[in-house]
Amino acid sequence: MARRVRPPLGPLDLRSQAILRAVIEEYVTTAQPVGSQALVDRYGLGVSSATVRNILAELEVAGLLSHPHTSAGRVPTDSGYRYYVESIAETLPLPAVEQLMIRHQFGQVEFASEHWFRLAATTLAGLTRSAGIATPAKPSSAHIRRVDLVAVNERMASLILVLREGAIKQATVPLDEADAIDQATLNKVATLLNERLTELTAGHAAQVLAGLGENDPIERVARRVGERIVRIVSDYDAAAVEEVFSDGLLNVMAAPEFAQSDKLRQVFTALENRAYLGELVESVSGSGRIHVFIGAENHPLEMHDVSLVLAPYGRPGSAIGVVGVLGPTRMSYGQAIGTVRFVSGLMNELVEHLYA
Amino acid sequence: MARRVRPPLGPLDLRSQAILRAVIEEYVTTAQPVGSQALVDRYGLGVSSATVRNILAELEVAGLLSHPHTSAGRVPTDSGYRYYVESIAETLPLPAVEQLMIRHQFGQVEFASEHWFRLAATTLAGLTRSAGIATPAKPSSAHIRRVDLVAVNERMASLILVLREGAIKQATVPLDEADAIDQATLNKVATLLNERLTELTAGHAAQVLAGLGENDPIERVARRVGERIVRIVSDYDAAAVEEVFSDGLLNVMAAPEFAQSDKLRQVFTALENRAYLGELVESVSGSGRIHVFIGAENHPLEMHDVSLVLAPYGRPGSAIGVVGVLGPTRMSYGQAIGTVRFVSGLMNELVEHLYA
DNA sequence: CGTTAGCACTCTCACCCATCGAGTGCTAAC
DNA sequence: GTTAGCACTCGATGGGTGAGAGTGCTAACG
Repeated sequence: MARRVRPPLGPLDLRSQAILRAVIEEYVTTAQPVGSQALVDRYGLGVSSATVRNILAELEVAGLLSHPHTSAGRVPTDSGYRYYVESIAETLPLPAVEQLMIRHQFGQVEFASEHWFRLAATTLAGLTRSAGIATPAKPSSAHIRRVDLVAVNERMASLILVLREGAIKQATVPLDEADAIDQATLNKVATLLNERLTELTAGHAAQVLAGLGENDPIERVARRVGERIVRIVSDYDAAAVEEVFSDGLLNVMAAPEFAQSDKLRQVFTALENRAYLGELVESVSGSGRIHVFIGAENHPLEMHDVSLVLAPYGRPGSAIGVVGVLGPTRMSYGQAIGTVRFVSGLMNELVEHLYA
Repeated sequence: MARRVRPPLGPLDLRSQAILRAVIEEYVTTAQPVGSQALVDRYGLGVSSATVRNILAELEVAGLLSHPHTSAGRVPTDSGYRYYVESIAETLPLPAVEQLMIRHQFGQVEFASEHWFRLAATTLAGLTRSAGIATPAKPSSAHIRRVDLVAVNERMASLILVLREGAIKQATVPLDEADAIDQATLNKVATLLNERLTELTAGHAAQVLAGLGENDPIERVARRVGERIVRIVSDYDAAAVEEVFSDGLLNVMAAPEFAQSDKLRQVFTALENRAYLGELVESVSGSGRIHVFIGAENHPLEMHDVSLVLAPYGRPGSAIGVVGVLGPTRMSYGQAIGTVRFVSGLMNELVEHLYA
């Protein structure tokens, strides 16, 4: 079990590459260790099984393949998959028919980022038959777009806060008994807040609020509500990941390597760890590329048997989210990468369209 | 495998009850078939194992226990659990310390029903070490409380719709090019809609909209937006269950009867079936009582190995939701019922408080 | 008549062992 | 450098066996 990713020791010659590729693709479909005979039978390699055996042995000392036991076939190591992903695999673009179908699905659903990222996860899950993962596009610092207040009763108002980035937040704000609250008052407060706070970040909003008086009842209530708004927005800014939506974990459960459920349970629990997810999203959002994390390359021990294919989407600097796929290390990377690429591209378009 | 619940054939005498109880409680903790010797050892029954055997045999012909094979101990049948739940089990009220802790947790979270039902599911999962399930409190017919419009760009407005029952809906409404849309116009439209539609149901709102003219640009846009609002509200009314939130399915996964993951996967898939969930929620919301569905009493085949303990909460006639627990049939019904009772009671209080 | 001791019987589970076969690694020939 | 041949390894499979748990029956007991 090589924990550390070792750089491929010199480029492999073409034949070795072809054989590594064959082993991986065979193993991905059968989930069984691959023997030399099976390779010459099913892939036209033009050499005998003995030759293949020699090469398999070389690939093994290079750390790209391993051996469950002496008399079993070969299985790719994490490094083997890594080499495959970087130098061999062809990313399979999604068939045009499916592209169309998916665009159609996104068209059907509400025109709102809220729904999109969920749909993205579901779509990815369906297409790759693995688990789909998606986070909403979250800005590094959000801007207030709109404030609305609804009277719940005399001492409580329901606050609805819309952010420029599309998120909607709700909160109930308790108010002083002294202020007789009715909907008319709240309307005035909301108007005031909308005039003063629109397009501001939490920091700027706090400054503006400081300028409000304490005597005028409208301003007093506005101040109270405004403070709550600032708190909500800064909490939102502070959270590295607002929410992670995943779908199709059942698909992964069906894989033979997770037949005895315990491993998968650990994966589930690791996925509930906010800190880890935040770190992950962080590392992906930086560049615009697709990131692949294979087996032990994932830091948490529980994730050592699964791989992630993740891509950022959104507008750099204003709102970034992540979509991707989680599957067993034995996954079809070419297909996964192609699918994730398409979906993240689509999400880019949609977000762009929403902002333009 | 008795599919049909057979009514206990005449009341069991006290000793038989005690033994049935012992079998069930032992089986619930050990997950192993229970033998006559184990019963006399661990429960002070005051009789010999031979006598216990006789009674076990009687309970078996009554259909309350069964036999995996000749030389194994007894295991409760669904009917056995049913009898236990109805005539023997004592519902364990939640310890006062935990009650306090939970109330505290609900106090911490945002004062909004949106968060509560999720927290309820999480809490139930934690307390019972099974899966917690909760749906938001949903009205049979919703009332419009507040409409808000935000300009996205010149041809698109973002609509935020608050319902009296607490739900918030968002949608993006495309508008005619003819109407020059800016935030000022939208504010007027929103004011108009708020004046006319507040506290109306979908049906009434549609009538009011019909009265709007086509000439005034404000009214024209209002009509357009209003139609969308009506559609959203009636869709919301039509959906039997808006959303089902579940947490802690991992807990159930840990149970030995689900060691080989396949059964549980089926449960997962059954839970994704909206129609079934709707039916379930429907059947529970009627009465104010706690409902227990044991094993094969659940209609879908996939649910034959699990039990549900569900309770409605909310205000009858205005907004009803469901909270509960899903676990293996071999679950601690007394504890589950007590916990669900407490949480549903708490939810009742909270909703009441919100409306009062 | 209900209760109990005793006992034969049944069935699963764990273990052992032999067999089988897939697949390797090595060697020697091409 | 490639290949045929072959001994070897090791997991998987399946039958056989003994131990143990638990039952169900019978006969004796109070």
